[in-house]
Amino acid sequence: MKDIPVTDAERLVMEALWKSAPLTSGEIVERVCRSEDWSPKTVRTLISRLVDKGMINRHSTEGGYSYQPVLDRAAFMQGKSASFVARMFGGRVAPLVAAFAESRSLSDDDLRELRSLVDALEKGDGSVSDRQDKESGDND
Amino acid sequence: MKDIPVTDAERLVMEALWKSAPLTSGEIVERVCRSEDWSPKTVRTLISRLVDKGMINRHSTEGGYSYQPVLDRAAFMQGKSASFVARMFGGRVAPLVAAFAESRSLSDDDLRELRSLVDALEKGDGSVSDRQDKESGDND
DNA sequence: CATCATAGACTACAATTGTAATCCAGGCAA
DNA sequence: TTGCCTGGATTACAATTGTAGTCTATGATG
Repeated sequence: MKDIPVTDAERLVMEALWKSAPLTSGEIVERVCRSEDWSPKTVRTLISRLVDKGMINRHSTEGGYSYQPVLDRAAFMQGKSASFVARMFGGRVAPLVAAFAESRSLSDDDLRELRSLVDALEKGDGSVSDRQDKESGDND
Repeated sequence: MKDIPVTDAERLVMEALWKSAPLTSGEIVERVCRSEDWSPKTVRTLISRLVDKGMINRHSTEGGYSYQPVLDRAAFMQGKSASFVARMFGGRVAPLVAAFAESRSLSDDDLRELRSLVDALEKGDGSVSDRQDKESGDND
């Protein structure tokens, strides 16, 4: 279980690629800069750091490189969450949910969603879906 | 939501103080170095950074300073969790739990615990008690 | 053709973090 | 007394991160 070495800023590049991939660097810049007030240079730096870290792949196409994420968003979130929960709560989610509840950050909607999640899990008790790819890492 | 500016290494000092406070720096060093292979110097550095950050208080006593945490452990965990969930999941816990479930990191025990948590929460009980997390020794 | 904007490679640079070491004052063992 | 150990203050230093900038080759444009 190695950690996912993607920082917060880099994650925004990943988000762009999760919405649509592959993209050229220009397209990534365009998309990311819609929401972040960054220089295109900054986005390019993030892209190349992600390539270095092996978190996105690059392939040559006519007129430049195209990039696409190595992990899908679900796997990424799983990895990040697992490592956070491991560090902070010894690997168990329930205490985190409890903490949320105590701080009244749990809306009725959340609660309903949690309930149906738990219901589903108790039934199927295996996987609610079909992923596997596990990895971890984070900060915070 | 204010960020809690405590790093992973610093958190281990907090853990010592959550177990018993106030403590002198010597006592903190002694406790922290039981589990971490750090130089006493390192622990002292962490202590003083925590003081600078306002995360622990220092008061003079005969024979030196004593330290104690500003936030209790529950508040700390809430803050850290809230900011993590905000960044990664737009503030909603359910997706995190779902991610956990999908990665099969959710044991039967966890599920049972979640179930009773949800039950309790649905009873309208604003505060659920469920304390027993763990202190992670090493960083992943 | 001359120029100019762009992509990609490399470089920059401060703040934060992990992990100490140095320097100094005071108390304690020899 | 003298010299060591401890605690606190200050300093160190590399890696990571956020946020760019420079240099260069190249294709688009006037």
